[in-house]
Amino acid sequence: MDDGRPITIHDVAKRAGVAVSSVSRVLSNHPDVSARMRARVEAAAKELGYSPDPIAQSLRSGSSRLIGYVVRDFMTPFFSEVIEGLEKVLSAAGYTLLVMNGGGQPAQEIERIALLKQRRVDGLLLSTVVDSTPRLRKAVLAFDKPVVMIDRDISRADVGRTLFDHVSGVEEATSDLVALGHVRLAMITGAPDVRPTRERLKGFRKGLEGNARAYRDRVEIAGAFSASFSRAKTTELLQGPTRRRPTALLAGGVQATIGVLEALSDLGLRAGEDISLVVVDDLPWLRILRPKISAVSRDPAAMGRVAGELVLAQIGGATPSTVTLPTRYESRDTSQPLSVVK
Amino acid sequence: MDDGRPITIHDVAKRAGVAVSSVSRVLSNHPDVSARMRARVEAAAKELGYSPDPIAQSLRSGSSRLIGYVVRDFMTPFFSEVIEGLEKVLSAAGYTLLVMNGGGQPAQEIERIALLKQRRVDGLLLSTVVDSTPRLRKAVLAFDKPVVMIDRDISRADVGRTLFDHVSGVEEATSDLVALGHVRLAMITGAPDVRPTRERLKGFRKGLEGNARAYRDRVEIAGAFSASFSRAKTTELLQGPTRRRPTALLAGGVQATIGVLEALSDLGLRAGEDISLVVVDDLPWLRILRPKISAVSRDPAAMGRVAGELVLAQIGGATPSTVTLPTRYESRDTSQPLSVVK
DNA sequence: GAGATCCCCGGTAACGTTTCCACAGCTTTT
DNA sequence: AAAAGCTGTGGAAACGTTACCGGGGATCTC
Repeated sequence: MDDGRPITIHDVAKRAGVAVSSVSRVLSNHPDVSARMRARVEAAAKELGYSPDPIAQSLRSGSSRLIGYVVRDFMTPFFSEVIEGLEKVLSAAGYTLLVMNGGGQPAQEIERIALLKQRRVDGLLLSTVVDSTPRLRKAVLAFDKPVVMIDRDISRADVGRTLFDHVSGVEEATSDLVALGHVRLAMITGAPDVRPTRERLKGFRKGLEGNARAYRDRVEIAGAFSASFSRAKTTELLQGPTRRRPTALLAGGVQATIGVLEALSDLGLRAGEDISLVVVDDLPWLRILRPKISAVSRDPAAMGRVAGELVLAQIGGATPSTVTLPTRYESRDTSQPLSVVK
Repeated sequence: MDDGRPITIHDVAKRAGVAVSSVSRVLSNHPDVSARMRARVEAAAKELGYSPDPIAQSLRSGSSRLIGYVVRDFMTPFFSEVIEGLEKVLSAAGYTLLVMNGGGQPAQEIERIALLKQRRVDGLLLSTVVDSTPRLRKAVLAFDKPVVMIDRDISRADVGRTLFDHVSGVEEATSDLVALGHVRLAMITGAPDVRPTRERLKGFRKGLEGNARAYRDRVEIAGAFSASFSRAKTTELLQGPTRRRPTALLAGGVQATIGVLEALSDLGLRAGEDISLVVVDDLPWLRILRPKISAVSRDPAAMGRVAGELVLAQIGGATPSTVTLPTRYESRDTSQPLSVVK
């Protein structure tokens, strides 16, 4: 049907007996076109099975209908869900998502942003490993198309933002643990120079504020998005003298969660029996674990959809805005009173 | 540095005092160019910070340096790993990976393939939900650029293939279970019309062949890639009369694994104590479960890399080939003798 | 009913590259 | 010394589309 040479707008024009410019007008919904013309061209296009060449359109119009997304890591389920949501919204609007792997390295991220710029993407989405480097700021400011940060922030830049309200979820979880009697709490989370980590720590502190002793004795561990990091740190933390070691743990992010669970298993400790545990990020496979682990959950797919809508709006001329999505604490079997975990 | 109007090949030509065609020749490493010319042009290009416009290059040359990948599902970790490996190889070769979500629906997959064709991708990679529909065959045959199937097969088509040797891993696991005394075994796996499922079932049968009774009493459940499906089926299966219910389970794929584990938990059964279990696909978070679950593992990232190399080779003119990667059975705590699981 | 206004339409020049072709200058052959 | 070959270069035509511009015909105004 469309084999041999791909059919162009010229073929359609010839078939319909009109000029190429008229065909273009019809197909791009230009107002200056009569009903008769529209009908003829559309018929011809349909008969020939014409579909426009996006490359040529891009060259001429300067817009590629491509949206780039530089993501910290392909393997983290959170990002997979975001991508899922994004792709749905963007493809429905006729855009194509171009996902690039930052590889967890700021330098590579900058390079990928440059690549996307070169590809003439119409918009840029960012979930970088660190959101506060001058180089990133510079790259974002130099990007002359709409930019939307996903679960990331960047100061003094005219960009859209989709953020999670990490603070309230973590605060709620923390104060629940305090209410259960815990005074030695620790939070283990990922890389420090990125909004989710900063906000989770903020929520952690807010949740402890009511109890001076708990606030003073709190332990905060933020280092890297890796299971081995959090496993090592957790092991170290729990091997100290019993009377000083935390009775409640909060793990921020998937990697930290895996590391913490590994460490607990290494040490022969059971969450919900020997120690209280809340993980920040609900993961699909968490529900198979028994006891059921308390979690601060959020909806990454929704964030993807919102980010998609935001970038489309900005492409449409809207001024960049910030949308905040909630996080929710769900107490399950591992939020136990201090008396139980001893 | 490159702001205002982007600099084109014309600017470089003017700066170097040569013709645009000469600049093009230098930059695309055409042989017919003198050392003097090369030096001048390269100097001018560097001074101006020139970078070619991929859109214009695509339009003229017909090649986009884009590789498309239609994947069944964004959320499955297996595919995330494949994408990770792919992206590494392709981006190192100067190509950009365009991942599209098939959404688990053959119709959507076909549509996405059409989209990629329209985008003039230089190569197509496929991990569809079903690999044996006539429509897919037709779409693949009509695709006039290199095609590589990833863990999928399609008959009578001139495509590259990267396959896992599912049979031997599953066979090994199955015969181990038989050797441990099991005669009532069940395999729960995903959608039936796709190579991994077919091959896993084949391996299952081969592993049972030595034991006529085990072969006769085997249970095969293949339906859909969803946890809820396998959860329901597993529950149903295990609720039968004790003397007839399987004493060893094999779960094929992540979703099936999650479903099986949920079902076991629902029924209060513990893998490795009440029933033997082998999961086909080693998942990152499996290692936090105790007892440790036996698994048939494979290396998805390696498959991604191989697929990338294959498609690049085909773009380079090589004839399509098939590469098979091994799977490996790792007996852990849940491969227990029949006597133990009762 | 003549001039101004409006609506559509066709021709054509871009967008930035690659590639074909022609040709100038030089070397080799007879 | 003239013909033939080779090398490197410039000019120009594509690739498929959009957008500008000019104009022909119909409608409107007084």
